[in-house]
Amino acid sequence: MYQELTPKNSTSKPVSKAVINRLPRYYRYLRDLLSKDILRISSEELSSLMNVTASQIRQDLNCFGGFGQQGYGYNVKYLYGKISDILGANEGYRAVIIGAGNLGRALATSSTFPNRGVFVKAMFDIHPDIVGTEIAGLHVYDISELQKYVENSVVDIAVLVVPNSQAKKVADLVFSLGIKGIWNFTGYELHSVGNIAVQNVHMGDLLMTLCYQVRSLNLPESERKSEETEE
Amino acid sequence: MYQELTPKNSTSKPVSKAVINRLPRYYRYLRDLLSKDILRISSEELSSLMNVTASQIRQDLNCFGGFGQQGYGYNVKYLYGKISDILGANEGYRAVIIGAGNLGRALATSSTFPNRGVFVKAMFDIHPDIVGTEIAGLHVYDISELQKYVENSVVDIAVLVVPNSQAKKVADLVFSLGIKGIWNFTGYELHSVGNIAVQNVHMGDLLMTLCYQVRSLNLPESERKSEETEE
DNA sequence: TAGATTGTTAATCGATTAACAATC
DNA sequence: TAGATTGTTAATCGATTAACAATC
Repeated sequence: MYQELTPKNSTSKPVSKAVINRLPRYYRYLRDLLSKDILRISSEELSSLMNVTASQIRQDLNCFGGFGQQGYGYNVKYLYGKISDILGANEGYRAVIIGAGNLGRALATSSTFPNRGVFVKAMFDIHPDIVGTEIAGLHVYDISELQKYVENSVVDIAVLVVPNSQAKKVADLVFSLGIKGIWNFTGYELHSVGNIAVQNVHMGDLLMTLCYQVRSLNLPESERKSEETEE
Repeated sequence: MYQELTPKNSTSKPVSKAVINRLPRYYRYLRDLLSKDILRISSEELSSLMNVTASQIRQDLNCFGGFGQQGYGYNVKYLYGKISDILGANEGYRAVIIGAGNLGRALATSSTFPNRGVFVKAMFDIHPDIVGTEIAGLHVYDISELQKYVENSVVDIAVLVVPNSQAKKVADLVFSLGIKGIWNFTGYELHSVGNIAVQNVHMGDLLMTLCYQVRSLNLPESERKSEETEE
């Protein structure tokens, strides 16, 4: 009914960061289509849904192989599966959340992780009154138990939601334990050295780009320097 | 000691999104330098701190005017002030947080807003047991009071942290009240139409790009398609 | 077969880097 | 003045869009 995955050969060019950043958005839209029992979609239809060009969609997908069929379009379920595979949503990655403050709790409670196929297994903190409790069904361990925990369980991702003052110390610990993925919400910017994946999230940076846009709206037309505010 | 701001004339090209997204990072680094009492910095020095090219720094800054001085470099305090101005950090923008769930509370409590010069003035929710309480010193109003609140107080930014099921309804309300900036954390993607600034944050999208990177690390060298994982 | 739509190449556009003249 | 470093132009690189032949 539709062609088999024809993986690009391994000597092909690396995929750009720009493309990879767009993949989760395809993932979301495809899941939405799936939930509406839409079985097929053309790049043209998807492009109007997502506000991007059909050409970009086809280019993006073809970085990873031919997922569509001429004259038909894309099978939504098949494409969703392929993108899930590319993003590792079917790998069952396991995460721990380090820091049981407000943001740590919010993340632990949210559907962010299950929605993307990541399992949160435990939380860690230093406060004696929090350690030993449960948050969203997760046991909160003392940070001193992290090493033992990592030795006994697979931990693919550490989520850093500790105060800035603790960030460097905790990051060094996480590095030393060989955890390969770090989702860093602290203000202390981490650099990915060696065989490690780091994703720094500065919420304030995002807020400020919004402020810039708001300011641009308020400026008289003649003083505007920004492009369209569309995200 | 250093030259006055020479604003580019208003017919100059619009500033690209790429540049604007980098401005908050300059803001952070400059503030950090300031806190360390570093008075001047060259693009070369800053570039090695930030892991970008000196050329890019100079190009970025020159989109907004000549902030440096030949032979000297940049006055940190002056440059910080200029970037603050560009980003609207000195505008004293006022925000309300809509949704007093875990993420709403986390944002209300965090230093994200004060760190970037934004004032959170109030929270809104629908749950009777939360409405009327205080969170992080902020009164929680019933969402039905939003209109009256907006009519009596300046609200530049609405932070949307409500369940997905409520997102569209609340977004429509916020639009109708004329609030110009929306920081949207719901899964319901908003499009900026007309004179409105929207910033959609999909935490899960960020998580998935991290998963992609982790997966790339685990893949045998021959199957890798990604570029460097550096954020 | 005819129509539709992909996969892919080529053209365009934009962003980054390099280089250097201007100048503090 | 000599040295340093910006501001800015030109060159390079990469990403997006357009176009169309391949093909389902």
